[in-house]
Amino acid sequence: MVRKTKEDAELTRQRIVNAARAVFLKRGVSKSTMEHIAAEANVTRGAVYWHFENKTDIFHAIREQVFLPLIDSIDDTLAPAVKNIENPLNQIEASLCNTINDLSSNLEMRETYEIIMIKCEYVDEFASVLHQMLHNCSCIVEKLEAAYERAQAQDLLATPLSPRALALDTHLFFGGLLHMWIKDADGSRFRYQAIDLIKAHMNLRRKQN
Amino acid sequence: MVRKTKEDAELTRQRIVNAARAVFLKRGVSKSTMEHIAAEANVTRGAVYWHFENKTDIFHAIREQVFLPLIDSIDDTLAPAVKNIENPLNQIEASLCNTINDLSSNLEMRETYEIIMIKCEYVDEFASVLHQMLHNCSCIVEKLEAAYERAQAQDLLATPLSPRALALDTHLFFGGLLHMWIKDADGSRFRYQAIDLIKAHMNLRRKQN
DNA sequence: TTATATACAAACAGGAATGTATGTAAATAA
DNA sequence: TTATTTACATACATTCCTGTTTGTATATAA
Repeated sequence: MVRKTKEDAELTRQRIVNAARAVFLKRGVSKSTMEHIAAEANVTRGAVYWHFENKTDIFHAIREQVFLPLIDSIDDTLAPAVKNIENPLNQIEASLCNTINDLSSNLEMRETYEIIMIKCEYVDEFASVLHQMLHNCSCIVEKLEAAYERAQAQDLLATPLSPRALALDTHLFFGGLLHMWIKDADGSRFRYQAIDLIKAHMNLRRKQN
Repeated sequence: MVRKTKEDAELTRQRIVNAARAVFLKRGVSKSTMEHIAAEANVTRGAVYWHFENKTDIFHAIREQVFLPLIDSIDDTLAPAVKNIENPLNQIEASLCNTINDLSSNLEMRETYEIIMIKCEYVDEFASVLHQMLHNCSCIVEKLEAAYERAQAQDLLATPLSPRALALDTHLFFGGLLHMWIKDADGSRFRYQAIDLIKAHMNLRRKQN
């Protein structure tokens, strides 16, 4: 049994990626071996080395499958509304809630996040991943800041704080929330109140009238 | 050269702990070997195995050296003031700022945090560390909630949000801040504005009068 | 139709890393 | 003073993982 069609090969590749996700999640990235991954995917290491250069390569494949769509999604929901001038605070709230809902409904995404946050050591070649993530953070903060600026212009804010300060506060809050959400795997502490926490966070800066 | 006095032995133990911190920081916990640590400490693996059962054991030693004092420090600053009824919001702000200042001035602490947050995979025996950390979080949230309750009783709050919601928001904010502070090692994004971010966060809930 | 490249499996070679077992000189107890 | 620990260093045995190489049946291109 060898030489599958291109479609078969692509399927094998996906099996390997999925297997790697499961293995990384269970054993952590460092302690996962090519053999573990191959076994989980029901292939030999030969197949794995055919599709990927090494473990890091697989890690990036897993990461990109989830992260690139996510960034897009955030960009979309936070983008300045063109036609209808939607409440920017609602936009921010919706964007944060969307991410949480995505995590809730998408197992792959949840597992990938867990790997990235608590099953991976950011040294050597993985250090660049950290930098990339920090860069993404900067972009998101900018989007948030722009949204808060629009909110300020529309006199929706209950605080004299600068849009930048608000954006950073929201970003740090959400970063913390994501970490807790992931770490709290059994859901006893944070998982089921995440949406409420986001709403409370946003209400804190909504002007009442 | 063998059989040192008890003081010498304790000194060796400390050298090993310090060496391990440096090695963990550089290579990540998983890829650090007993040989790496021994070499960094200028001893042989024999010495390391004499003082510690295994790598996990060393990890716990590093962790406890920094974490136990920290928990105490937070407990102290957040405790309800006995004699002088200090402004609880100031207490919270001071507690958060203290932690950041500790991190700034204490290299060991900073490195230990970095190891715990981004140089360690929480699987197998390390999973329990996560649970312990979550438990500590719960305790801190309770302390924060109590402080916000006092603030509410003194009519210091600018928001109708519950003390619990405020406590969680602050906790998640600070968790996010710590992560960013550590990840942003070159200090370009968060490190040098952390104190300002904390003040902004607290100002958001201070009643103006 | 033939040649070649593809998609793997299987075998090979090598270095590490772990834990343990053993050795030993000096500190300490008796 | 002698016996016994102590605080290591050294040597050993074993397991594991990696990357590469080789083999091969079959798509696919020409």
